[in-house]
Amino acid sequence: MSELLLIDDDQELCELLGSWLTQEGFAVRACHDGMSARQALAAQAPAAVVLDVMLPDGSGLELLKQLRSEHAELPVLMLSARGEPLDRILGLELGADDYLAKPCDPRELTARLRAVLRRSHPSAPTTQVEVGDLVFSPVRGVVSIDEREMTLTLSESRILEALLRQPGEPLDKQELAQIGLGRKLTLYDRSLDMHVSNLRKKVGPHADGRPRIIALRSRGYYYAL
Amino acid sequence: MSELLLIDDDQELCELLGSWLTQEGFAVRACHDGMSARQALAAQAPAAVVLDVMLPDGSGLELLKQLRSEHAELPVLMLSARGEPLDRILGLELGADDYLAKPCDPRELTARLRAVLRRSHPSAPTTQVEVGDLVFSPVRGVVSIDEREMTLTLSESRILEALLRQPGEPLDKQELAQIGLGRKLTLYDRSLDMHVSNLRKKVGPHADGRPRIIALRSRGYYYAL
DNA sequence: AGGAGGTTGTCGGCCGTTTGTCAGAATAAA
DNA sequence: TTTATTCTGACAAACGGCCGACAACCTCCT
Repeated sequence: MSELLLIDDDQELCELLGSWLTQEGFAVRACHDGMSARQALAAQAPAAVVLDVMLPDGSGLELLKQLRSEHAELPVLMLSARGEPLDRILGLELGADDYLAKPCDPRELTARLRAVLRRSHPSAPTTQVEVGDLVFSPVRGVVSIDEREMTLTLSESRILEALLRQPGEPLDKQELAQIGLGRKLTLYDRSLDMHVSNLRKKVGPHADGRPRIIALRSRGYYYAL
Repeated sequence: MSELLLIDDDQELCELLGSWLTQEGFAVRACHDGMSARQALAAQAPAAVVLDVMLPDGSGLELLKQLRSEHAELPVLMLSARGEPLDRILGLELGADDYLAKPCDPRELTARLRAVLRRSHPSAPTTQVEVGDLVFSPVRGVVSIDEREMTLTLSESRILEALLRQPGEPLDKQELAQIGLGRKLTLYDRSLDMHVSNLRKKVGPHADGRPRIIALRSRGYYYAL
């Protein structure tokens, strides 16, 4: 249930990997250049980063170096177009945790990601998100409110986690769909709304009756405190 | 049921040895470079290390030296591409517990590993895992609940042990397969489910009727307290 | 104020995937 | 060869996600 940040200028590849990785249980965000990657990282640190060596606005290695200095613990898995051995060495020396040559087998990518995450999280205490009276355990997908406990599906978990991480701040539907469903919303796609609806049903409103998840028309959803 | 760390840049060999050693009753993790090996060691110390002299990011001898200073007791068995006598001497001087030339006979490897482990673990207390009313002795593969005792097969033991080590925390099916079967799951592979099914049958449910091993759809299995 | 057009909430059903389990085959151990 | 263990289909059942449909709603325009 970890959140990944995909940084690669190839948008198609991103979407492909994104939907694969989502199916594998990750929550995925994607950036296509160093600039937006920096912003995404500043906004919210993911559990791991998949980084392409080649980026439109400068080398991925540059980004890696900077990333290392700001997020020392953050695991990074690097990708390169052809298995340039030089890049590989540079990447690993600069602190990438693993390295993969493109085109890469998605299965191998997930395997290595899991390995990298396992290594970096040796005995992470059960991470759980607490917001108000609500406690959420992403690994098990269980929300507890007072004495009540309810189990969420994978998509629901990803969506709720994303919302809980920034209570009060609305999250764009597109982005939420990317994180929760691993794809962009198409016209007439009600899946995300469906999930939100089910979430509301499962989690219920606040003690005083206010809804917990609120839609901001054409701006997305947010979790209300 | 000891856990090994395999450090060798040859991934194929690792998988091969990994599955052999798993069948021999070891739990196996593998790293392909010094960097990740260091992290893996820091994350969780194995019972022994199998270390290749040649690593992509520096000599295995370097790693050995460092390893020795940090884990004095940890048995290390070294491998070298060709039986370079110099390496052998260096390796043993730096504190490797044994030395083997590649290509090596898996049977010889297991034999020496057991020897090395026996030496280092002169009187290891019978480790057993206790969770709730259940007591499990991995070495013998016996679970006891109240007065009842049942014997598990090797695969069952490894799977149950992995689950018991983190009660309540789900373990991904892929990881569980790696631990229990020594390989990855392929499409339509029901082996793991089979083992879990058999485990449930052997061990039975909790006293109050709740199942002990629970599947979280697309998130894996966990042992319920 | 009235209405058009787009957005959101939800129901119900369809469908593909995951899981549980049986029975028999294949494989390894004795 | 016997025996124990693991793996392979095969099938059913449960589950989660998606889509069509429709109502309710909000915004903005006239």
